[in-house]
Amino acid sequence: MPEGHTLHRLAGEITAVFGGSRVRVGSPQGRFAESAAQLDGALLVDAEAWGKQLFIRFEGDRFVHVHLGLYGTFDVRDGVAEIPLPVGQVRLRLARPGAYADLRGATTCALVTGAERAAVAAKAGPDPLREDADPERAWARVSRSSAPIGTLLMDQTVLAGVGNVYRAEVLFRQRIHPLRPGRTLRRTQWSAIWDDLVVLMAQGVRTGRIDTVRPEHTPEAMGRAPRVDDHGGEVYVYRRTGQACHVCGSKVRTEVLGGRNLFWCARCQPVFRSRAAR
DNA sequence: CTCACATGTTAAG
DNA sequence: TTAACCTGTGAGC
Repeated sequence: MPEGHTLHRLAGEITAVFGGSRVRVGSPQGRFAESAAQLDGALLVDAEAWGKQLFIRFEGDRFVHVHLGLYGTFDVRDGVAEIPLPVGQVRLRLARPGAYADLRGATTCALVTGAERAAVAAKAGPDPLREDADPERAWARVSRSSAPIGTLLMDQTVLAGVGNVYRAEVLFRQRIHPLRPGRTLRRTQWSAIWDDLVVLMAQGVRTGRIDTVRPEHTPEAMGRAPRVDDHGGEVYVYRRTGQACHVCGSKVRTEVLGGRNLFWCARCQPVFRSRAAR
């Protein structure tokens, strides 16, 4: 679930449901109990995401910093007749009459100051989902690095919010091999990657899922049966190891890079592209 | 039922 | 480079 689009979507939901309200704050599981007690009954101002980091702002320069990690979930429910008893390990619960939100399994859930929030944001690279993002900052890193573009896209200090699904899919869509060193990319290729991420991730925020397949490659257009992948959307290569590429039919490849699975199509994403192919 | 694995990150070795 | 952490899901027995 949690790539950048998930966090931006959550920020919007939390702001819409709790922004401007005094909220009950609790930690049924106990690990956030002390901080929750300090915030209980405070005014929740709004919530904001930067990459995969989520900050919930309370009155008095206080923020709850949340990072979902690999397994975390934050379920926001509005329009409920009654607030139910917590189910399972709920680290943080926000509640007001008619609405509640439960955080489970997060890597980070901490009460921080505005200065601490700013420090976290300062470490992060530009986020394609933020208006204030500057893609040149990321290009400055990419264009000077010998690291593979597949590694650079996942480095949250280079660019914030991209995870394994968006990495695999944007590189497929731009026909770039994941192991190509960053500094071998042309500027136009970087611009295309960035622009594509802006579009794909904004769509992810709207729909709550990751869909990357272009209209001309949809199941209908290609005469395939419609399908939805594990993460809830339709994709080209992510977790499709050994299956036929939706575009050329060759088998999707996989390899572990930096402890994460890489997926690509060797024919659609050649390491070197001939002049004729361009 | 048990086991492997996952859209992530940090810290230890 | 590897383990550890936190949880849910799906595959296999």
